[in-house]
Amino acid sequence: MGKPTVHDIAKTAGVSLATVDRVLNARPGVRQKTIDRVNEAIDSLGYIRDLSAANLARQRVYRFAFVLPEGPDQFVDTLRASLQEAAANGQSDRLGIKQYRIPPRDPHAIVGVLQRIGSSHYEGVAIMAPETPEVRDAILRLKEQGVAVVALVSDLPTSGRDWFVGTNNIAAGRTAGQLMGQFQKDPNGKILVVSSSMLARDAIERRLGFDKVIAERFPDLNVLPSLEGHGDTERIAKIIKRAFELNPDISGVYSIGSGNKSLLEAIEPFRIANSPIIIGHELTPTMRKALISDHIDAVITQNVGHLARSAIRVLKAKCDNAKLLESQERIRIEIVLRENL
Amino acid sequence: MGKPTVHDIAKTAGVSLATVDRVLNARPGVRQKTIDRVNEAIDSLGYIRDLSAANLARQRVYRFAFVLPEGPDQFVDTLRASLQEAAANGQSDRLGIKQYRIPPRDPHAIVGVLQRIGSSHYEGVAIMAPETPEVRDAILRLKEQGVAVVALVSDLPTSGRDWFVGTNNIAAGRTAGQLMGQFQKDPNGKILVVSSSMLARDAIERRLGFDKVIAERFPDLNVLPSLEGHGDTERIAKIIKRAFELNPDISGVYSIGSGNKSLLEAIEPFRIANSPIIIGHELTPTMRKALISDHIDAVITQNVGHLARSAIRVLKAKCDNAKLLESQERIRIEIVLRENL
DNA sequence: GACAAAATGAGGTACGCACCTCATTTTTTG
DNA sequence: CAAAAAATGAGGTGCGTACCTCATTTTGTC
Repeated sequence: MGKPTVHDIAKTAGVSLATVDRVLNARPGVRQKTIDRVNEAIDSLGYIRDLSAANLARQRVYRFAFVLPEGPDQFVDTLRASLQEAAANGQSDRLGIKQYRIPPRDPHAIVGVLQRIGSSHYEGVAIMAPETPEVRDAILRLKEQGVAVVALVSDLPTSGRDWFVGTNNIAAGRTAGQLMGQFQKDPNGKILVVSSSMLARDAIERRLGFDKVIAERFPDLNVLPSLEGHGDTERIAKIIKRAFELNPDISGVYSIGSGNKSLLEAIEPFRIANSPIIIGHELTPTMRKALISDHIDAVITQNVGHLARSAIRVLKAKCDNAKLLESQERIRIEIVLRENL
Repeated sequence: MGKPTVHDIAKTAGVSLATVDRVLNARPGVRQKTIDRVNEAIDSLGYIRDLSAANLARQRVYRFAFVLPEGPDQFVDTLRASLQEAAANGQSDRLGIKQYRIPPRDPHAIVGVLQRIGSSHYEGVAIMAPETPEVRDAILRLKEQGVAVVALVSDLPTSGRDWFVGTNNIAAGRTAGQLMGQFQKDPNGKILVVSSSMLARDAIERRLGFDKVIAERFPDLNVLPSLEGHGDTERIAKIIKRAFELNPDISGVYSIGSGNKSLLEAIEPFRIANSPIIIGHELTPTMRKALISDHIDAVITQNVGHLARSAIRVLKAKCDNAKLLESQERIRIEIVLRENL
């Protein structure tokens, strides 16, 4: 015999199809005793609801909202593109995905968007935003409405989100530190750290991990106090220039956040003399080019395609309240060199 | 209006449902002219067959056979486990997966298994086996029967397989070489290469890539002729001992294939004096432990979970002859350090 | 024990598609 | 032009589930 169906449940539980249906879909008007009987039949038979048939019957569409920061950012752009791709490929998967843009530094505006989403009957929301009390509360309200919520890229641990899709930034920073340490020829080298992340939390955590590994395993390296670029090309150029002039013996540069293009350009004049080891984050088109042309030694990154698909899978699983294959959803901290691009 | 259905096609093409069905399922008895009319309607409407409904209607089960080498091998074991997991999670995905074991060095036996599979009405087969003329021919015969075939881990390019799920081993070797080079403190270090892969092709390609990168980018390093362990613990211990005695200044060890456990044990006595950089392949439990305990510096690997799921997705796509999202199916060459485990 | 309220059963329709049969129309062929 | 062959239409059934209605039975209450 094939897979058990609702009919089999009805038969072995000694009830009618209607009652089985009431139990399966948590409809009211069934005595607890009957509910138990049906449930017993269900797991004695090993019944598994045929999701595709169920979704067909109810003409289901998974309505998900993706909330990502606006503004020029290659990482977010590629993430958006991956989402687009996944969504397009998924018109066959009953997916209805809409992207929203938020100004990353304006909690009030973010809350506004989340409220609009809350009143638009979405089943799931994925959010990439810095953690502020306002945002946290807005997410709590979404959750109260029964919306599945995942944090994307940057975690929102206190918001009660159902899941976090992204990497552990401390570990990412540690990985960068380990590579930086092992790539150094001079055990007493000076390392320049340049920060300018949009999501403050990420930068802080990476820095933390980086410093910790250096202290633990490469105690002779000299990590300079970090410079803040704030995404301003000219400013970056200036501070880099000053840093190299003050420390002609810089042997490593760690770029914690975005703004890599400006940074790489600013370093260029000093590369030949110092040939410092350069390590950064996120495999954007800029970084890809820099790897190929040997302008950078390693990029620590997360697979944006995986991020997008994982977020969708997780939201779906939460909606169906199905178990998810956690090993598939763990986003790896990838190390990319010129050779394994 | 919602998504177009077969009814819409029938209406706009001015034919009956039966004819639409005949065209959609390539049944005989339709004039070319009518076929064209229906197809025009299909793409003018942007119709996409609802696969889950179709599969429901035909009670479809995707029957796939996975052919993997037998014998003690942690990599294959974890791959088998991942498959198991994917298959279990996929009883809801209409998957019927069966695993076969083959003696890796016996082409005749492999062909036997493939023939049995050929007469068992599988829709798809994934094969991890060394490329020999016999195997190639057996695969060609499978293809002739209309079975979808993917090569797993080790490519079978001349066999006419539909797809290769795995990494480029030359690039993997290059990655190992690049890391080895950059991790070296002494630009004139001596590098020991130990080989013992079950699938000869992989080892050769990795070696090729490794040597090429060293020659191109670290020309002062001295790569010693490779040692062959053949998976024999005692033999490995002996040759490692001799190598270190002959070359007390070995500063790097590259393990190309399997048999890592024996190798690591054999190196142990020389680690403290030489502290060579050690790099190997495949993140097996042994390698994981070795990373954590600092007995090895880096592992080049491929995500076995991804391998298993990708193979399944690709086979499915081939059966449905659907387009596949290539970016999702490209298996990355992963670099694993202690910090990004 | 009568009555209201709650629980259950019986059966239908729909989702989008596959697959089948048989009648009818159109085309081909000699 | 008639007969044979090919093409098409009409209509039904089933896949496994959701959701609905209305009748019937069971339960609890005073």
